[in-house]
Amino acid sequence: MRKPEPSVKNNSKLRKGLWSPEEDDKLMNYMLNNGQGCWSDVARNAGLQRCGKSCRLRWINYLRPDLKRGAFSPQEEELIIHLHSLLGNRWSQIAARLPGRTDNEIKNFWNSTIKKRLKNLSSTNTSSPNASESSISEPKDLNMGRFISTHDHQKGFMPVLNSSSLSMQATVLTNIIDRLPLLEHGLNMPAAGGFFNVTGPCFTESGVDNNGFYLENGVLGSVNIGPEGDLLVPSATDNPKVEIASNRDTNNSYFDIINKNHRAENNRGGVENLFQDQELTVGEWDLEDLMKDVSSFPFLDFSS
DNA sequence: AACAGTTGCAACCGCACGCTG
DNA sequence: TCAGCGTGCGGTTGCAACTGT
Repeated sequence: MRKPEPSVKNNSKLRKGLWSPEEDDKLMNYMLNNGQGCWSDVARNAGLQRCGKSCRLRWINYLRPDLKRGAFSPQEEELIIHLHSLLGNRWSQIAARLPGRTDNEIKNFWNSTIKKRLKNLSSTNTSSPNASESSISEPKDLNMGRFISTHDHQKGFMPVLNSSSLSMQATVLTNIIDRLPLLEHGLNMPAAGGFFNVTGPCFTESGVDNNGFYLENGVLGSVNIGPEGDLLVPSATDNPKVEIASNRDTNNSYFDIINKNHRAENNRGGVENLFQDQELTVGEWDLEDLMKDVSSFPFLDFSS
């Protein structure tokens, strides 16, 4: 690896480049004794000639005691691939579901290893009639697990809900994401603890009136399935669970958006005009592939 | 052994967002 | 309302280590 660089930024005494063992010791000792505070204070008080940002990065990506070092296990790898198919390049969201792994680590792993593998795989698959059987897929290239998303991806995402499989797709997403541990926020487990049963091509509830539903901005909501398999999405204000679980802004509740648009869809028929005023990018969700894919996870048990 | 090409990953950069005064 | 600051995120860069010729 690179040797620590003694470089000093022009007009500044702040060091850049690799961290020396001494700097690591200083930061580690300070963090263990004082805990996390204002990062610029950390840099100053720990006697480091680094900017706070650099200290934060070093701590989060390297020094944190709970970090898992070493290669990714096949299970982690598979989980990353599937989370990426659901979340895209939201590395922090993916990292939040992988204990001891950082977003930077996962991002590097993806860009260096998985991306390459996917590329090789897709090039070999083009000549194979069973290309879709691969457990590895990338939404961008292979058309799987795509979502409606806002252009500003910080604002969130929703699964694409077409008119015929609106509730099914939302249900599948709920099942998938709810069963992945969300380490950062701890909001992933549905309060009611219930999941849908899978009975053939449709989904029914298992005696539970709602299920946790994740949004990318950390909001936990719920979905109900109506008597005809239609999706009934309460607004955040109607649903105390949303309010309890939310630790971020819910002003632009997607449940409200879905409700509104679902109603609009019923009135107009078709989904072409949905989300129009949200500047959304519309994709499709290959449900069959997704179901086939997620079934390979032992912890994604759809039968309960 | 020497060199060139490739890989893996630590760290930087720029941007966006939230908070505060 | 706005500017300043701190923080977090995703994209990118740079280089040591590795591999192939």
